[in-house]
Amino acid sequence: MNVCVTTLLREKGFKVTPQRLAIYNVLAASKAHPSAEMIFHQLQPIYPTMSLATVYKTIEILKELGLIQVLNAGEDSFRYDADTSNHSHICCQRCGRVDDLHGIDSTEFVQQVVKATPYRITGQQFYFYGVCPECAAKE
Amino acid sequence: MNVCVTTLLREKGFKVTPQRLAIYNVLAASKAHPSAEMIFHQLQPIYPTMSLATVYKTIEILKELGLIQVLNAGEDSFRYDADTSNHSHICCQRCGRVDDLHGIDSTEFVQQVVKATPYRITGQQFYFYGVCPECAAKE
DNA sequence: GTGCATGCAAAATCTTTGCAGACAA
DNA sequence: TTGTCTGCAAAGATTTTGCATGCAC
Repeated sequence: MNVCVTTLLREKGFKVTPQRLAIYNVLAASKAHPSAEMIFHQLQPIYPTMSLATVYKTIEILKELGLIQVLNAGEDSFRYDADTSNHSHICCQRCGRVDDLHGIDSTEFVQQVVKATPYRITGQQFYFYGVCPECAAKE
Repeated sequence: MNVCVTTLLREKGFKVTPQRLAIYNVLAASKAHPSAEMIFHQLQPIYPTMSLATVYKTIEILKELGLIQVLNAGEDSFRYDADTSNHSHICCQRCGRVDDLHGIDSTEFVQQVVKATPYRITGQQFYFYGVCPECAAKE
């Protein structure tokens, strides 16, 4: 996995730095769709000199390389996902967590849109909102 | 339409002011899903003393009253839509416009998710991305 | 007249940019 | 060695808050 990132970075003329690998690794290892701030805090103990600016700059590069996708679930900040496969997300309106929704077939739905719109479609994002089981149990 | 807003505001203990009506009217009359800044600029000629803070405060109230929905299509700012019916949106990646997608049936898609997730689902937002006909023609 | 609303300015957030020293190749 | 990268600080952009004056009721 890191081999892939390393190769891709070099191919596109970017240097391979410990910070860049660390940031990608956090994203690849997490299912929580962390924001820049969350990545920064998670790396703080290991890279005490790490700066938020570096996180943002690296995210920009990872986006450009197609290694991550950007989520915008209605919060004030963006979240990032190293799983670039086509999948929906569901957000808990109580605790704010964002989970993946795998195994959903959206082809029929997307096909309807392709037929109905004059746009040339290049991508899509589906967000569901609700209450996660943990928060529901508390209520 | 304004009757409705007026009544709703009063019912919930909010005062009916020209600014609030004007802001709602901009949203109700527009299909462009304007941001706070866009609403502000559109009202500038008519209400030269209008402040951005008032736009934001009013949006907060309209949201609370269920008169508008908030869009988050991946830009730095939020957009607002006075059409609160269940519909998807499509965003042009060239010019940034956001259009409605009506007449799409998402029930089957949503049902799949309801069955697959342990969340109690309360809502959803579907964003499509692509190139609008105008921008496609220019390319 | 009372109390909420407006509008200004300042603050709070999130993100980007500029630049000097540091590091990958 | 060379050119890019890091990390700090400052700047930008969007949104929120505090407060004095003004307006709806």
